[in-house]
Amino acid sequence: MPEGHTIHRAAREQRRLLRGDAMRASSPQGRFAAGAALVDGATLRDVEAYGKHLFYRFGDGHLVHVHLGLFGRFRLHRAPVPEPRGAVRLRLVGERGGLDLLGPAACAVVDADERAALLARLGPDPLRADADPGAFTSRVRRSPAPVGALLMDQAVIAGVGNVFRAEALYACRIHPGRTGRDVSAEEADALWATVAGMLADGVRRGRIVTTANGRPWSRIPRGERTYVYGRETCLACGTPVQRFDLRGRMAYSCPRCQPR
DNA sequence: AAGAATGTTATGTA
DNA sequence: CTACATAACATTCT
Repeated sequence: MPEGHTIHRAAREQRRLLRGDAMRASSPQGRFAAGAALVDGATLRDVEAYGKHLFYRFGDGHLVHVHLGLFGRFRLHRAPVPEPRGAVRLRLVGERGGLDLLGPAACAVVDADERAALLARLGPDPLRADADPGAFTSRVRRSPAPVGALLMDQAVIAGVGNVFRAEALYACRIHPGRTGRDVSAEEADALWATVAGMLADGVRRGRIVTTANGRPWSRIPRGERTYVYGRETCLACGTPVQRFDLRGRMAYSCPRCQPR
């Protein structure tokens, strides 16, 4: 579930919930790291998203860092909010409803310095107005690493995961194994714009569909929502999709649409 | 019911 | 020092 768009969408929904509804925190499992007691019952003031990271600011001054990792998800409830089911690490409840955070890789109270250190490690996030595309382009073009690895490197660009890596490179006709150095400035710019568009689309839809062309995603059969990601053959041309391990994650590409 | 899956980080090795 | 591989950790679904 978690790529950058998921995080921004969650932040947006949660901000919307916040409006006119005081959300109070609790940690049903009592596994809420060191600051549990301090945050329990605190009122949520704001939710910030950066790349795949979320920061919750509470009225009592506490800041909670959340990272969904591979398995983390949010469950939204309308009031009355049911008993917690599963490993609920953080629960936020208001008058109209609430939400549970399950299985996150990180859910901990942090201070301003820790937040700053976390953000300092991240590259520009295309979903943020303050993002600098030039930083991405120059970093890519200086690197001898495969562009497929660079796209997943959160220090190079924040928010891209395995699906967007595969689909953005496909859309730009760039083979994931090409080195950053080998990517032209035009290609790098196009890659940024493509990722930005795909992430924004993901926020709007709440899912990743790179083949929709404006059609409702629900009318697109499962397995036809990406061109190469998770597929045996390229959706566009039918050529068998190449799969290979890139820095421990499976990369996908069409040898015909994305020649070396 | 084993295994895969939209991640990150720490650590070991070349 | 850097790059890369590996393991560990989180949970749900098929």
